[in-house]
Amino acid sequence: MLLESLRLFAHQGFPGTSTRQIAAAVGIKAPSLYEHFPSKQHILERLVLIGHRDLLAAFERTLAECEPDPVAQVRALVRTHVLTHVTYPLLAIVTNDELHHLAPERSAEALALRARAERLATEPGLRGARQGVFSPTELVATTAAIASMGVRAPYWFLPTPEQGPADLADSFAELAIRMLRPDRRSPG
Amino acid sequence: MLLESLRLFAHQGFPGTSTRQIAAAVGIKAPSLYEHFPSKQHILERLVLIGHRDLLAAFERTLAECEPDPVAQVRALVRTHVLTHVTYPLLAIVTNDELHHLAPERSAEALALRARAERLATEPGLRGARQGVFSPTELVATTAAIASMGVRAPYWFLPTPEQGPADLADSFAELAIRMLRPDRRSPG
DNA sequence: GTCTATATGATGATAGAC
DNA sequence: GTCTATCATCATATAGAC
Repeated sequence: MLLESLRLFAHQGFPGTSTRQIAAAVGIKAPSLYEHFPSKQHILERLVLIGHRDLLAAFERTLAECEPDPVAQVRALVRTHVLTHVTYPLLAIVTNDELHHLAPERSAEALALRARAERLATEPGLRGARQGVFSPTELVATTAAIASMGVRAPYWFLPTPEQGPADLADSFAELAIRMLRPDRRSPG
Repeated sequence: MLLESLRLFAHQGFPGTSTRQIAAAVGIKAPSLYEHFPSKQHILERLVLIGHRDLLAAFERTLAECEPDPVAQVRALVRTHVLTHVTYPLLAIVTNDELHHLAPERSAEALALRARAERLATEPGLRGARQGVFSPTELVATTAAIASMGVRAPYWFLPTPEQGPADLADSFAELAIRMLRPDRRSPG
């Protein structure tokens, strides 16, 4: 039922999905949904919490297992970010795009998780810049660019035998380092 | 009325916006809308066409005014892509996110424009890779990453006196080149 | 836990007066 | 071009039987 809702929310959006559609996908009638969730919004809230908890937990595991070098950390974090997004693309889409359809009191926890994840994931870039191993053109914009790669990936990426999720994650991790590192050839 | 619809579609999505809300924002009653557009979908169709036409036209102008060097072309195209997205952020959001709420016959023209724009914008990267001035880790993924920067920009970027749209466009153009160029320090 | 029946209101769109 | 009145349908959610 969470899975069916996820699929529908991802394809049609939260307001574009009716409780009848969810029920039909599960194989029951709409009123029976309210035996499991008190409202349609609560279903979305649950999904959005799962998505944010997954990402935060993945970031925490990544940093715990990684050597403290900023370059290694950024590589590992970008890999984790991309892998999380393309491994559960529908969850990533719903988590990112439909969160704002929740009433403030039901999105607050997810937003807090997001803020924590963001701090965790951006810290190594900051530290690397302070240490001089990174010299991005503009750190905030570069951080946003790196995050954007992963956030958009679920919308276009289809794994193939030649390029699986791990391959994309490796490629994007390499791109992140290229973005952050000074390039001797281009001035400024 | 297009502007009011744009604002509402961007913030609430197409299914989450009612004709009554649009009418109220314009200062009329809902039935009067149908004097100007035959349906709610036709309003979205118009917006989505404007968005896609703007981007394609901007790409065409950019290439017409640019020297044929791949590096210069990619820089100019990324600048244009980013500028278009952050100059009309609501239009970019609606054009990208709400297009799929149109019936196929009303999204076809926009999709055709998108395909043309995509070909135009990716060609210099391909040519540069063939010529050896670029050596991305993986060209398709890198192209997607570069596009992602611009597509996501309307969601977070707020111009300030220190960093206006042109500054962000310059930063992202530089990042695109860094992504595409070979980096002597990192093997592979 | 599921159903049928239903409450209550919103939805996109139309008819027809002015 | 705008309105009021309205249609037919859909929405989320509840009541109560089984």
